[in-house]
Amino acid sequence: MSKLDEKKKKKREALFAAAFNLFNTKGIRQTSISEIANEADVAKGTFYLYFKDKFDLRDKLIAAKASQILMQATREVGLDMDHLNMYPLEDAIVQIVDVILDRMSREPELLRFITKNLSWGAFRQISLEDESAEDMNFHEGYQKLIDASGRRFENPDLMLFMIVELVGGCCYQVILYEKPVTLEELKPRLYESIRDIIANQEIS
Amino acid sequence: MSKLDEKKKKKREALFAAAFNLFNTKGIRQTSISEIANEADVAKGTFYLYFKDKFDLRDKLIAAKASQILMQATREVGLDMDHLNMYPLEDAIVQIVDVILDRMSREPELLRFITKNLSWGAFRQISLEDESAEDMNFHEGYQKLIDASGRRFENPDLMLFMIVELVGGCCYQVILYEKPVTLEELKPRLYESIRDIIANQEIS
Amino acid sequence: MSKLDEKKKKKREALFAAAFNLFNTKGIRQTSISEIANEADVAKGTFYLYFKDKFDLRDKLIAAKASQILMQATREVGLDMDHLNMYPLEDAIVQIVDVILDRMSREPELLRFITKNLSWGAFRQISLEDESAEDMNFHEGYQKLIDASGRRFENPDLMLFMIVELVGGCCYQVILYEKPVTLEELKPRLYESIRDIIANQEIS
Amino acid sequence: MSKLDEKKKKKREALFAAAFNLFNTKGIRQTSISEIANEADVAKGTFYLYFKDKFDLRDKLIAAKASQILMQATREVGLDMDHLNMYPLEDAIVQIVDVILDRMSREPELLRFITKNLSWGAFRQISLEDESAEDMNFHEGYQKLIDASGRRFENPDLMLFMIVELVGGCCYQVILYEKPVTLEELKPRLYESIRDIIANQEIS
DNA sequence: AATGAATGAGTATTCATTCAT
DNA sequence: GATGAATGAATACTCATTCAT
Repeated sequence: MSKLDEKKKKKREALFAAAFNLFNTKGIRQTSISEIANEADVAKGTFYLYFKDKFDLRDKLIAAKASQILMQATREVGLDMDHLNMYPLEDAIVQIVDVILDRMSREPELLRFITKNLSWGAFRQISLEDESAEDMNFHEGYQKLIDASGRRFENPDLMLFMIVELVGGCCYQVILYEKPVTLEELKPRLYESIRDIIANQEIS
Repeated sequence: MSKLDEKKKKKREALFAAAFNLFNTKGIRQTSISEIANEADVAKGTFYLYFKDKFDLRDKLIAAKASQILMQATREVGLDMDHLNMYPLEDAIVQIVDVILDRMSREPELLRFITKNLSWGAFRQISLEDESAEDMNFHEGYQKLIDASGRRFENPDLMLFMIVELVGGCCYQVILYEKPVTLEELKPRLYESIRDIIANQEIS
Repeated sequence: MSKLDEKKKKKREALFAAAFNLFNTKGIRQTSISEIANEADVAKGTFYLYFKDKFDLRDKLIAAKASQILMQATREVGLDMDHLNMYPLEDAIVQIVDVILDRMSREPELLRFITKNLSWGAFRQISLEDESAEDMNFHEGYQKLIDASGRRFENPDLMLFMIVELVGGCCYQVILYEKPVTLEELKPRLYESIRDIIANQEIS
Repeated sequence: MSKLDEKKKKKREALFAAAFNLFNTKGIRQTSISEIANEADVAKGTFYLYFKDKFDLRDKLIAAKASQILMQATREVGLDMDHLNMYPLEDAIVQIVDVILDRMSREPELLRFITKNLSWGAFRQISLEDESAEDMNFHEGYQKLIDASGRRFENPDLMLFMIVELVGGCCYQVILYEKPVTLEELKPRLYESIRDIIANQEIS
């Protein structure tokens, strides 16, 4: 990478970091582009060299954060993309969820930021880096996982969707407010429900 | 009610109606207070006699709409608050959910408006009018329903919470975008999962 | 006085008191008629039954306060309007000033309120209640004092004017900020200068 | 100075000039920021690049005007900062006052604008440009003058303060309304009193 | 590529005043 | 006389975006 490209990347990341802090501290609406540029130590005009507007930045920031979380989770679980069938499907999913929930509970700003902004459509497009091949989006990774399990399901997309919505919905409230239960109390019930959702859709 | 109070109520409702339309058409952020007042045929200053600002109005509007939906659903299901044990608990809940989902699918703006804005805390406080007694909030109604079933659950709050988050999360995507499945495809799986959540928490 | 008149007077005084507090606390410009009415426990519309607007109230309030201060000062000094020549002129004036300065230093809000708002024209018109005769304005009282002294001055008006401006200008800074000296340090110099001003203008 | 800086200075001065005119014509309260910007031929937003609000502009404008007046007065009197002892102290002060009063009587808007707004604290800080050295504030210049006179005074600060308040208070009324006397009638009495104040405080 | 001065449309909010009750 | 709901003109201030340097 040339020196110039490095400098550009640095600016881009400075803008990301500044925006993330400000969005968490003051909310997106209350954060102005001036402030972001200021906090990132670049001129206001420079912002427009990297992003179309505040919402463009937000979308790219969410994608980057979500991708990073999922990648870290799969890595931490030791999910080997080349030997996916080593785990029962349920265990793989529950473990990934578990790692993510723990991370979220350590970084609630991350949770707050992502949850309110991540749509199902965007979620499917999140990219994962694959060692063997090109980058791969999350949805492709999920399909690989299903295929490797050798089992058949009525509608794997619906299955994933329900799991994501259940987890997403519950963890927001529970981690941020510990209402109506703590995360540790939620977990066993949540994982049971995930297993139920999977079981319900399997075609024996 | 005095004539003056009636006039005040009318203005308040005109503001509610105008705001609801505009919020759905243009989004909350793009809607100015001037527009709301205009559409409601009151002076701009009058807005401030009834609401602190746009967001105050929004919060009060959500509460009103949500309350109205729940009331209508329980009434339509024929849930008799004085003979609650006539139905098995699961059936009562699933039927209420079913009525609500159908209504939402007929009025997607209502769904769009409410879903993104209703927090668990606010949800619990939604008030229901009870014929026999005073007004009652939704949470009290739910507890009555549990009690009347004669069954015992580990944590009824958690149970309701998980159901609400699952239903809320899923129906938003499904009704508005029919992704990843249509509402009719979702329903059987969703209701099964609701029954699973209830079964999982019952103390036999 | 009829009961009705008493009630009216009470309202007027409540408005005065409320306004005085608010003007001192928040400044005249930042104080709205709503607030004054609120603080005085009368309806907004009622304000307009007593005063034309905020500045009408202010003017009447200043006149009332200034009159009260001068009256109290002359009374305290024991200046007998019917035997004015008992004191040398200089002593009478210096003593009145002294009493006023002490009062102002005890009630700096009063000082703050009056100083910035009292013009020379208004000052001359301030009314004093005279036991023997009708009410008398301050300026007439001053002329009586000069006459009673039996002495002659080039321009008694200019003399009073210079004294008032010197005292008014100095005491504001000194009492409120103790800059550049304390009130006690200022007094001897100030009184000397007053005596000089009088001496300078006497026609021997 | 770069071209950009020049342009900025021009805008700042255009805003000053526009504001001074409008403040004098309509009063500060009646002057809106829109009007100032309009009159200065800049966009409304530009105003906020130079001043926090209307009152920030006013303060900076007063300081600039006051400084300019004092500078011109000392220059006109021919007060040579390097040979200050050429004049008796009293004469120097009286002459400066005289020049200022004449200027004020030619530009009553200037007087009107400054008098009501200049505090003792601000007055002391007014800066004077000194040919020989760095800029110097007025207070330092005054101290130099006292030192050069070779005479000793109890409290030179108090002395200056009393003179300023006496002059300031009297000239406002007299110049603007010719009440209670004309400026020419006031002058001899005023200068006598200034000399008295100085004499009173000298330590022989 | 980077800067930051300039722009001006857009919006929230206040508040004196009126008038029907 | 007293009330306070309604009015809408008036204004301050923000901020995304542009563009000359």
